[in-house]
Parts: sequence; structure tokens; C-alpha cells
Amino acid sequence: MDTPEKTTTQITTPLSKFEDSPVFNYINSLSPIKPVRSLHVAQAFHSLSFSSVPSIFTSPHVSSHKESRFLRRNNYTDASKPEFSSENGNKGCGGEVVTVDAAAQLYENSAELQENFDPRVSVGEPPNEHMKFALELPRTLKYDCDSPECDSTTRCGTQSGCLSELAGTSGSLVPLVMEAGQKGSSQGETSAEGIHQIEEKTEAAECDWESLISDAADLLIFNSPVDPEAFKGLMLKSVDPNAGFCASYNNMQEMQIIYPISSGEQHEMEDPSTQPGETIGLNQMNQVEENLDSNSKQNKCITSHPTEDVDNEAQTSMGVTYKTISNLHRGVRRRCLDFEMVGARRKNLDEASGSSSSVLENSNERTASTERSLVPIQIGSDSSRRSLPGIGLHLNALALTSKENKPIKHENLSSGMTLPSSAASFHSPSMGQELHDSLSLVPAERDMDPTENIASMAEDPSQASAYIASEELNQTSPRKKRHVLHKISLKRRLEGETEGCKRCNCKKSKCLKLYCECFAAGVYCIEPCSCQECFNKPIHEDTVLATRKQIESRNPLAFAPKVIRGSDTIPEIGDDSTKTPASARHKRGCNCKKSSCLKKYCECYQGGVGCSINCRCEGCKNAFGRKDGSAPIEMEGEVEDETEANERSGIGMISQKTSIQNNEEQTPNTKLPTTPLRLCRPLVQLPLSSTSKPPRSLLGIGSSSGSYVGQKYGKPNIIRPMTKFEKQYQSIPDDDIPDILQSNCSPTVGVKTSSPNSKRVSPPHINLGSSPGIRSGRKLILQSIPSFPSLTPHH
DNA sequence: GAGTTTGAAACT
DNA sequence: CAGTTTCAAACTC
Repeated sequence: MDTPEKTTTQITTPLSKFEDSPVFNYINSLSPIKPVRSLHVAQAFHSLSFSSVPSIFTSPHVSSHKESRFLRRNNYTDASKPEFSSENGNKGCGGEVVTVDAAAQLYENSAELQENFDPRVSVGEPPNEHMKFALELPRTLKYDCDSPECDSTTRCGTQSGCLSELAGTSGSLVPLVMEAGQKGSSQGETSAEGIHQIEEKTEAAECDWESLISDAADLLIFNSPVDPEAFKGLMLKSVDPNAGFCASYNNMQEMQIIYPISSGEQHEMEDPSTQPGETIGLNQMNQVEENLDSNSKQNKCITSHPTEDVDNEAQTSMGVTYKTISNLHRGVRRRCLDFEMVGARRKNLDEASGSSSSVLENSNERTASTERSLVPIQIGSDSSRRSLPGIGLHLNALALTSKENKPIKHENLSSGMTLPSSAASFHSPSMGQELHDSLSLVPAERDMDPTENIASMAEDPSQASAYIASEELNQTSPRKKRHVLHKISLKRRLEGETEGCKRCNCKKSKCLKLYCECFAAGVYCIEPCSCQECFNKPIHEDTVLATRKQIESRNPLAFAPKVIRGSDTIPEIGDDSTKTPASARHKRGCNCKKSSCLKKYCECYQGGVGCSINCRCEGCKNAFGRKDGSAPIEMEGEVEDETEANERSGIGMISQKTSIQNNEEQTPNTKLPTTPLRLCRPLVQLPLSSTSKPPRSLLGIGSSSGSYVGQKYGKPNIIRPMTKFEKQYQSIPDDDIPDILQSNCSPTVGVKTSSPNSKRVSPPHINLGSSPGIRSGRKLILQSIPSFPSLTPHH
């Protein structure tokens, strides 16, 4: 933030010098902002863009801070009135033009958001919805920040810009911005009044916030001016107990997001890039909070001195955002902590110790983070990759996906979590293994993206809904597809979700071995489980963690997602992987002998991915892609060939699903990070192992993140969260993915890590640069939500 | 719901 | 690393 403002100030002087020249006047007439922008872009870009974004997220408080900021600016114009930032803010916007642009972009984003939201709404999970919104908003904000739009806003430097951003972030705010911007521009100082009005509206909105949200969600309209505040409210509400796991998931994601931002602004903080994967870690969170606190303090100081350097102002504003964020985090934490606090602590400890074991846990978080981190990544670069979008549970996204769904139901809520939906995120596990910002899936994302559901469905061939959807999708236009997806998601929630989350039925493993799907997914067993002598419960956290570590020590990727997406870019896995429906592949490959890879016994099939070179299967007939490279999904012919098997197993559905996936893949934006796991079980997420898990490959996602960035920037759509589909696909793997993948992964190549068994695991590639199209390849699959194993660097 | 099949996970 | 055992999900009846 600072930079931008500075730029402005600097710029202003020079401008004054040249004001006289006709050329200058002409230029000015065109757009006052331009000059600033150019400067702004150059200088401030990295720091500002990020910082500005955060501000957007900030709650109302933020706005106040911003106001102060604006005032300062105004001060430049009007030194006399420092304190009425609100008023000044309007002026600042002077760059109405800018606001318009931003608004346009935002508008698009908002539209997408709305769509995304629909699913939730339909779902009708009130408590969660708030959470989701809160989560989503922040995410969207992040995205926005990353996106060019943000830049524009920052450029404006004026409050109006901020407002616009906020609006954009909220999704529907655009209208507000527009109004505010216009007013401000036209009225000049009087615009302050407009601001006040807005604020009042926002306040009122807050009061009605819940009702508004529900309504809005349904309508998908966030247009009211209030939105920003409403968001704030959401943010705050997110803390609500209802949030449950989903919240935790979301929190994670947000944390990640915040982290990067904070880092950007505060040098003190570690670079996000450096610790991308770990953002989730409690330690980091603590740091963030501390930073926020410090920022808040600074802000106070700053506010007192409006005239201070722009930097200070920026900091203050940032501080505010941080603060707000921190609040959110706190809320999240509580939720998360409730479940995972201990785990997190341990993780931290472990990390300190240097143990790598906990990759999984981290990975989960990372996955979520990755999704969000996308933004940061763009900016920085970095770290985002590490964090994979996966939702929490990494590993077995596949397993989770199906399971997750169920959990969600139980748990709660989460609606959002469909997911995991992920959060997967997600699948998402994304938190509910929903992943998916990531993550979410969080929940929010997941909820938002019908696609996720689809993806999850895809994972579960059995899901009829998927089938239906596929049919519809095939026929319909993208929009229709979306609708279909929404329907599906809803249906899923209604039906499948119940089924969705599977539960384990362990009798001898005590749910402490990978045999246990819950354990493998990184989640605690819940009531629905029929397990006996279950130790996979929060009560036995120590045991769970210890066991995890042990398993990880044996196989670092044990908890990594089994299915790695990615192939988009990634050739790694396989081979022909690209052909497979999803380009995703099973990290180790299957070893089927009798099922011909046509039944769920086959992990590849189960994960919705084709068999690859890594597979040692015999008589492979995997509908998603044969080991020999024969065409996968898309090939209807093949499917038909296998008609019998298909009929039995529902492969037919799969084929359709695949087609669907393809369609989505085609969609440009799909890239969004998948949500993490589904969060079906989010509630129960296991404590992450202390060690940070490497980010999940999701990054493949990670890569995606990078790609996301590109896309985002390149395209206004930016925000558009990936379709759930995409997310799932990506996320699936991601979700499960242990952070490791991400973290490790260097962006580049998928590192193949060899499992102890010598099985190769290919982490998702994280090429930041990967083009979206490539990613689309991820589509991979239905995936699972992958988790992301962390390819971590650990190893 | 019980029993069988299957292949991953765990163990040797 | 290969072979065997254990395990729980997937599947069948």
C-alpha cells in the first residue's frame, strides 16, 4: 500500500510541474489516474497490490482506516482535514475511471461469485453460508488483489479504489463502488457524504447481515452497498461456532492468504514465499496475529498522524486489514484449534524439531492455502505453490471425496463444506476435504463451485448425480452446465451427501493404519463410522499423531493424495496421462489383477484417473485411461467396449463424467485451485502432524496457482473460482495432498518421489506459469480431491 | 446383512 | 526388494 501512495505523492509533484503543458492537460483530462498508475504499477506493484487487497478484505474497520489513509491523500490536496478520511476517501477516488474499470472486472467476478454461491444457497445451510461467504469473500478478495484489478484499485490509491475493491471482493459490491465512485468523482469533497451514506448502509446491513446474506446468496446479488460491511460481518461471523470444521478449513485458507499479504506489507514477517507451505501452521498464524497486532498499533499511531509518510498509512491500512484478518483467523483458529489446536501445536513443535513427518497435516492446510495463496503466489511468487489447494485431508482425496461428502452432512455444516468438498476443497477437502481457497474447499469455494461436486461425483462413479450431470453438461452450454452442476451439487448434498461421507468400518486396525480411510484421509473418525476400538479420535490425538509420524517415517507420502492431478503439465506420472481424462494419475499406480481396473478395487479407477505406466495392473481396462495409453474417458468407444463392465460399475457414467470434466477443463478459468478436500469430515480433521507437510502437489495445484495467477491477471475472470469440478480435480489430489507436494515441489517439476516401496509418486507439477489450458488438463479427474501429498521437501 | 473378492497396506 | 499376511473396502448374493 505504501508504495502506491508514495508513488502518487511523488507523481503529483512532477505533474504539477508539467501541468502547464497542454499535453499534460490533455492527458489529465483523459484520466487523472493514469499518471499515477504508471508509477504505481512500477513501484508499488508488488507490495501494494498485495496490501491493497488485504484492505479489501478488511472489515468495516478497515474502511475506517482506509479513510484515514484517504484523508492523508486528501491532505495532499487538502492538508487541513486529516481526520475525515471518509470524506477524503471519496475524493481520493478521484480516479473514478479506475473505479469503473475495477468495477467492471469486479462485476464479472461478482457474477461468478454469485454463481458459485448459488449452490450453497440452494443447499440452504444457513449457518454455514455465513461462514462460506466470509471465506469466499476473502478469497475472492485475494484473487482480486492478485488480479490486475487490484492494481487498478491500488493505482487509484483513493478510497474509492478501495471501496471498489471491497465491492469487487464481495462480489456484488461493484454497484456500490460505481455509485460511490461516481458520487465521489462528481461531487468531489461532497462525495464524503456519499461515503457516509455508504457506511451507514453498511452498518444497517450488518444488522441485517444474516438475512441479507441468505437472501443475497439466493439471489447471488451482493450489490448492495452494504456488502463490504456485510462481508465484514461475515468475516466476524465466520468465527461462529457453527463454523465447525469448515471454519477451520476456511481459516486455514484464509490464514494462508493473509500470511502472504502480511508478508508483503510487513517486512518483519517472513516472506510468504519462503514459508508457503507452512502458512497454515499455528506458529505462522500466531506470527500473523502478532503482526496484525503490531500493525494495529501502528495504525493507531499512524492514524493519529495523518500526515505521516504514505508508508505509514499503508501500514495502517494494512494493519487494519490484518487485524480484520487476524480476527478471522482467530475465529478460524478457534474452530480449527478446537480440533486441531493440539495437532497444530505439535506440528509446530515437530517442525521445530525438524521432523518431516507431518507432511500430511500441513499438506492439508497447505492445500487450502494454496488455493488462496494463489494470489500471493502471483505476487510473490511463491509460496503459493507450496500450498496446495487441497483441503485438508490430503491423502486420499479419493477416498475422502466420497467419504467427505457424508461427513459434511453430519458435521454440519457446513454446508459449505460440501466438501469437502472439499475443500476441497475440497475435494476440498479442501475442508471438508473441502479443499479448497483453497481450499475450501473450502467450503466456500466448494460450495460455490458446483463443479466440485461434480468432481467428487466423478470420483465416485457410483454417484448417479454425476451421471445426470454429465449428460446435461454434454448437451448444454457452459452456463447450463453450471446450472446443472449446481443442481447436482444440491442433489448431492441432499442425497449423496448423506452418503457422501463415508465412514470407516475398521475392526482391527483401530483406525490407526492406512487401511482406515478416515485415518488415511487425515481426519478423525466420527460417529457415523462403524469402527471398533477406534483410536482415531481427538481424544487420542497423541496416539494418532504418533502413529502418523511413524507411518510417514516409513513412507513420507503415505498420506499424500493418491491421485495426483496434474498432469496438465505434468508428464510425470505417466505417461499417457495426458490422455487420461484427467491428466491426473495415481501416484503409485495400481496393481490390479482381477478387476481389470474397472472396479473400485482399483485405486486409479476409484480416483477417476487412468492407469499409467506406474501401474502394474494386468488386463487394464480402466475407463479413465488404460495403462497402455489407450484412450480414456473421452473415448466413448472404449467405454462401450467395456460395456459390461461399465454397466456394472457404472463406468458409463464415468465416461460421461469424463466428458463433463473435459468440458470444464475447457473452461478457461477452471484452474482455480481445487479445494481441498472435501471437507466432509472437516470436522474431524486430524491434527496435522506437526511437521509441515509439504504442500500438496496440488499445486499441481500449486502450479495451478501460478497459473491461476496468470489467468487471473490475464483475464478478469480471475476471480472465478475454479469450478468445483476443476477444483476437485485438482484439488482432489491436492486436497489429499499433503502439503508436501506443494511445498516440495518446486514449482517445477513434479518431483517424483519414490515411495518406500519404490513406487513412484509424482507430485503434481506446480508450474506457476502453466497455462490454464494446461491445467485444465487436470481436470483430471474427478478426482479426488486430492490431496496433496507433499512431495515435500522433506524428502 | 453375511459372505466373498479384491488389492492396498503392513509385515517378514 | 520380494513374498506373505493382514486388513477393510468393494462387491455379490
